[in-house]
Amino acid sequence: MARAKSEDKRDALLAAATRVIAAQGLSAPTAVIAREAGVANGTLFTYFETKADLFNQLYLALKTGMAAASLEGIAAEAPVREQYSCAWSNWMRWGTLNPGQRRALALLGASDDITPETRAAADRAMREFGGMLDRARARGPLQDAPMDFVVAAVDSLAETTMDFMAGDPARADEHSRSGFAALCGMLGALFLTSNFFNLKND
Amino acid sequence: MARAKSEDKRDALLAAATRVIAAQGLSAPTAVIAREAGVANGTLFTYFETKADLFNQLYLALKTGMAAASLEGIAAEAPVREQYSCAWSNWMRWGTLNPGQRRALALLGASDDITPETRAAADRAMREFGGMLDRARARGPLQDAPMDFVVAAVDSLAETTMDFMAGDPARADEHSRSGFAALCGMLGALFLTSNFFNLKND
Amino acid sequence: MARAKSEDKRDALLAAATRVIAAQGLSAPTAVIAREAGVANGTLFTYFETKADLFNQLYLALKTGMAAASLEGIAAEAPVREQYSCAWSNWMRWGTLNPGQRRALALLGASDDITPETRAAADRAMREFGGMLDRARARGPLQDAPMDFVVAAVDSLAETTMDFMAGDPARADEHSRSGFAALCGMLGALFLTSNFFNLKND
Amino acid sequence: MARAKSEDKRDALLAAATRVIAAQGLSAPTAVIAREAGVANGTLFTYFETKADLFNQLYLALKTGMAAASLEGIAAEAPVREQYSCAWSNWMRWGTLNPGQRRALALLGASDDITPETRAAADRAMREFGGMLDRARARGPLQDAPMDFVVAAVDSLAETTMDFMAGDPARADEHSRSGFAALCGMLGALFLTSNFFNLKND
DNA sequence: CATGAATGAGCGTTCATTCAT
DNA sequence: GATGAATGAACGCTCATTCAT
Repeated sequence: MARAKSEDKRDALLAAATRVIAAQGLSAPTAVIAREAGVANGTLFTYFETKADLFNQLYLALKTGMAAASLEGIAAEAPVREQYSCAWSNWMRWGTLNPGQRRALALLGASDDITPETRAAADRAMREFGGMLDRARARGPLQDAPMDFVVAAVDSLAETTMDFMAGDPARADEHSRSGFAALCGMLGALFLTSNFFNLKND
Repeated sequence: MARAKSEDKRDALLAAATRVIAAQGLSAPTAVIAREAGVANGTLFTYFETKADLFNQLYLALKTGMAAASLEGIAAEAPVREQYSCAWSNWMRWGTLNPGQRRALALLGASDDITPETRAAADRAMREFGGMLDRARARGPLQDAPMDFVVAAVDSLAETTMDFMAGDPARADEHSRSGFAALCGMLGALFLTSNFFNLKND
Repeated sequence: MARAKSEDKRDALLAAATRVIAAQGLSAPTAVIAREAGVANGTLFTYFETKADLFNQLYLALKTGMAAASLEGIAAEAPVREQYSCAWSNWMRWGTLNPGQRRALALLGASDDITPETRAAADRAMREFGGMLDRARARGPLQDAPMDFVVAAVDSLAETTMDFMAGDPARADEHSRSGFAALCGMLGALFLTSNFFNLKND
Repeated sequence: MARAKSEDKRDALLAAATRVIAAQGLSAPTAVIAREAGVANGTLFTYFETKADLFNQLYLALKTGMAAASLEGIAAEAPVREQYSCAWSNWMRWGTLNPGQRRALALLGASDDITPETRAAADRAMREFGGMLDRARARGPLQDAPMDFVVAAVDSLAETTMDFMAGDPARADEHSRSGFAALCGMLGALFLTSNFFNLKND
């Protein structure tokens, strides 16, 4: 299992699973996922011990990918305000461009099959946000909350925002701005809000 | 008429479904739900046409119950600040006392079986919050966002908060306060925060 | 059972069963038959002990009705040739006017649920044809065959003919004549054939 | 390829289905058929998509087999009279030796599950009789009837005859001769009758 | 390792029949 | 007698997983 012959096939299976789960839900047969990946029925099980194993690895991969996409191109030396608006718009763009990944991630996140260990690992991927958030919330409402809580709250707000963007594409930008405003309010970084809008208005 | 369809049995089935779904997930067999409700296998289907129908009715009932619990005992003539803290603590108490309902609701919410109509009806139950929220956000970050968005954002924040309360019961109160603080920041009703804490500290 | 309260209801159930079986086959639920008859679910079982019992009684009723319809208006003192053509056209008319009864009868006849006793009773209803046939076959190919055999052969020929008439209504008359011709040939009553055709051609 | 789909297994399933249907009727569980064929429950569905599909393929196979058995060993250059008596006795022998196939075929033929396409294909197998019949009926009662009609009439007469042979084995030969006599009369090939009897009487 | 046929436990739903009202 | 809710056995079909090739 650990190192199966072809990394390509593993990736193809994960990608296929994402597509199929987005389309059919978690009850999608493994046989369909395998066919979509262009491999045989049984081959799936040389790359993933069980369907639940596939789900766990996929969940981790998707969440990691989401986090990476959000942090992409953020310069550590840039002003905080810029880091924030950049990360948020990265995140929202990821959600817009990858609706299937979003849907699969949401379904997987609600599944019994995802183990606490996997969830913890996924949270670790999100924790990179932590440092960034830490600076901003310093004097805000969440100044005393555990970092995990802050990350989770931000994550859920982002999800909600992306849901509205996906459901109402014509006003996607507007929803994105609302979400960002809520984020800033939540973190107490109200100054960021105005900057963000100023940026947009220039 | 012979035996009339019994409201009791319907309720027993919904309650049983909640328990079983919380314990086993959405793939819980209908036979188990029926047994847990103390009725025969087939009886479930005289009250609910299909498993999906049961799910939809349960989702609506749970969400409605959650909303009702949160709004219980809120005096319309009380000061806004009091209304808010009361609603939030109602909500958190509901989540603490009904972890099974929370879990079932979360699973159902992610299910394909819940129709858009059911979701819309459930949202309507939540919209009563709308009026309350409307006043508070007047000059805050979400002043321009659609009410649905505000409700959804608040809902997801509450969920996140309850997750932390459930996962770390020793610090449940602390998490509840963090969540409320985030809420107030999000709505821009920062003054509420201090009041809330003052209330608690008195 | 034997003498249930209302003969009307029994008839309604038999008629409903005929319609429903013709439309849905023998696997039609008893509940549907009852609804179609305008009575409740359980009422059916005060008139018929089991579904199989209903089937048996219906089979007998339909076959008896078919035989009666075929013999209707046949004058014992009329010439044999006339008796024959009259019976055959009665029979074919019955099939044309009662496609549902025909279909139900065919389905029932192939069913395991019809007991040998019922089949025997139904054959008895057909045996009235016997006397009529006896005279005609006197010197024909079937002169030595048992009367039951003759009746069964004629019956199956009639069924086949009605199948073709039903499947190809535009040529129904033509098929009816072909069937009658085959009948006459089978019985050796060839003279009847010509008479029959002459009758038509006049 | 892994194990290739085995023709043996398909045949075993068809044979098992024939036996089980003959014994229990069309409502025989697929699980019983599979067990009888010596394969697992689910294996049946790798060879036949649905139970109805199994039924259709079985119907076609049985009818084709019946037609083939009837035409076996018939020399095209033999005198027509011989062809006829040979085919008829082949047919009757098939019915005698394969009562299960006969019963299954009768049940299947009355089933809703058999599609018009399947029936048409089965009729095609019977149509080989057509050519043979065509010559004999030339100047008989059915000279103007469509060939399909003739085939159906002959088929139903054969069925009736076999029913009597099966129900009264002691007089099977006698019934067979009666049936053949009726056939000849129906086709108008009366000369064949006497020949047939002469043949037998020699 | 790849393949896909084989396996058989499992589930949603149906429906004949019963029986409380 | 009439009603229709209650019952629970039964069945077709699916699908994760195994394993012969």
